[in-house]
Amino acid sequence: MTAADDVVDALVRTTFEVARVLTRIGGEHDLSLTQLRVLGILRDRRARVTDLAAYLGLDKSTMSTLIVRAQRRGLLTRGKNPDDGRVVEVYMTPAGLELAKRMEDEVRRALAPRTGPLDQEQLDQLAKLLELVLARP
Amino acid sequence: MTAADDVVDALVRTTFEVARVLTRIGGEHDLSLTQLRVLGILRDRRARVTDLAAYLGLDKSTMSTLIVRAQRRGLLTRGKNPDDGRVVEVYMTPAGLELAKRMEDEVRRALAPRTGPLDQEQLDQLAKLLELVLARP
DNA sequence: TAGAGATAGTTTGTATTTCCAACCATTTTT
DNA sequence: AAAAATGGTTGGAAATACAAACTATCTCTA
Repeated sequence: MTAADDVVDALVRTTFEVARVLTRIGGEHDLSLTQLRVLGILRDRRARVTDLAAYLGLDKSTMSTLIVRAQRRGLLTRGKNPDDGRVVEVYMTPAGLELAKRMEDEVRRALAPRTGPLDQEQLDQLAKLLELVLARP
Repeated sequence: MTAADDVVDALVRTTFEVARVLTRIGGEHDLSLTQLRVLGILRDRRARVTDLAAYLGLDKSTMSTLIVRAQRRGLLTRGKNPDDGRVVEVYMTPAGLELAKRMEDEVRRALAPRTGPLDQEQLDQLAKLLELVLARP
């Protein structure tokens, strides 16, 4: 078991822990993990259906129906791109933004007990190391 | 934005990155992320249906059908607990163990480019910090 | 520049995942 | 011994996902 293996192991376990928290909080607002992610992505930008699908690794048809449902709930809106009539842009409604913000707070609160035991230096270190891991390989 | 917020942010993004890898590798073996998790859990122990459900945050009925499907594929087996006739214990078949092992290797390989840029000391640090985060709060 | 091909999304059909409620079988409690 | 609790399974409904077929728009090329 190399150090890299240990890290992979810890990353996978962390993933499931965090996913559990996100799934629970999403569920409390009747949102799947995927919908939660879409709201997270659209918080600070608008995006095309296909780009969202590619980014999330989903089929565009899946993305399409997912958006329709979120739209019915009033969380996001679709609009045609004036420069290219084929393109549909998706962006949040005020209600969607509000919900995204509220859930973000809940996630922070839910994970606070996890980060709590770390001191300032450890937090900085961990953030830096995770950024390294996240950097496109 | 506090340091803890930065860490939560990085944790969430890491979660989605790792989940993407796990979903892809699972999918290549026709397994959902949840099924992958079940195999991961049962690798080194047997478990009851309800315990698995509780651990994964799923309804026991969900767990039940999931197990039936995995059983049909020959990945795991169910057996009655002789001490308590209600209890069903679930454990891996040799084929299930083999598949779990193969996927674990694949996950390590898939994440290697992520851990690659880190030197030995950074790997040790990251593993240690993630363990702190994972420690039951 | 007209027609072929490519691109962006939606729709339709199917399988899977998940929940909830109802149910059966087996303990455990009273 | 009857009632309550526990452990699982089954059935019904909604959500999620993919693939294939389709529509509309744009781009390229002959």
